[in-house]
Amino acid sequence: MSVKHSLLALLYEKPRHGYELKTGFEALVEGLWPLNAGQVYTTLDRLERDSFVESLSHDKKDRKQYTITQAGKEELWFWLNEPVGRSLFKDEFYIKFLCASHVSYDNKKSMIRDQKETILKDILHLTHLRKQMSLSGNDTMKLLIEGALLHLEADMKWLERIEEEL
Amino acid sequence: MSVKHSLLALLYEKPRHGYELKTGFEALVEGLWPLNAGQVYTTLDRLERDSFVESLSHDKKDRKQYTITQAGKEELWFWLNEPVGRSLFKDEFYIKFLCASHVSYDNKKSMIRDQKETILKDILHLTHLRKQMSLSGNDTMKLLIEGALLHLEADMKWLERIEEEL
DNA sequence: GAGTAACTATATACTTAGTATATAGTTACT
DNA sequence: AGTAACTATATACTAAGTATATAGTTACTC
Repeated sequence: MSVKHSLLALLYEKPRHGYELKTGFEALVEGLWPLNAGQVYTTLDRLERDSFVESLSHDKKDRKQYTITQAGKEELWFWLNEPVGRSLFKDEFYIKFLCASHVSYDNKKSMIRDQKETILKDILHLTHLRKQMSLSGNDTMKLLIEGALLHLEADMKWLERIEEEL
Repeated sequence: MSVKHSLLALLYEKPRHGYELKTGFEALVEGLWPLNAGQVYTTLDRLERDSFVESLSHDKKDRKQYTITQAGKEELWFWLNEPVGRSLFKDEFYIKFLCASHVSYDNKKSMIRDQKETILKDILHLTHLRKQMSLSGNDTMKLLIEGALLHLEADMKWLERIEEEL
């Protein structure tokens, strides 16, 4: 979904070949989003088809060098400026909970308990990661992690509330 | 993503034909997730291929009646019990913010402002919707909306924090 | 009652995103 | 010399979702 635009962002910095984009992407997200190499090449094909990138030259090792075009830059800027919309059902737990209510599922208590457990694990993981980012000086990632932690805390609060009301 | 399992949940209640599933789904989500009719039929094809549903009979109006199988019920239960994982980058704004930092994008202030604006609109919309659900007695949906509101409030808090740090 | 808009109903073509896998060259190490 | 890991690209495939075609029915309106 955002892989396409992330590749444009990486190419905005400098021209790169496919594999370099894969490693660059993974470095950008600190390895938290492993990217299938195949997806890079198919995405590049589409970006080239849409004239957002072009590959005019090959480097010494005969690897295609991709360059962002003016249209590609504009597409990137447009994407960056477009606020993201969050539908109620972007979070799968909500639709799951809705379905559980619909089929009068009697395991809702354990659903909530397990969900709380995974969230707690996520909180621990992210708290540890935040410390790492703090030490390595990756302030942007530290900010993102703090945002995600606020999300998880909101989730916990909500799950505790609905647990009571059950 | 969860359409497949939502259809199983609807069929768990009673057998239905394709269009009935479309309207049933939209009723379940209170029209907040408009479903492309075509997706219902292709999803049903896959569910049938995987033996999660079967269509043995047609009704008087010659519409295929789909029924959930035992395997389909088990798949539904499994899905309901599976906690959902939330990767850091499920939220597109985070990766967008990361890309903006990477390209030294100088419009981060306006990105944040616009994002706050959309969130504020979403909060207003959901607050109104919550009242509606409260009046119509849809308590489950009211709970979901309250969860989403907690999310949006966490988003606002975070955006205000990073706005200061910029 | 003719026309037409909206709704019911199903199907298919197409696109995107993502997964799995095949292939081959290079580096590093034992 | 062998082999494991890494670099590098490509292709086949699947799932999810969008767009669109088609046709019958209902409802309303002039």
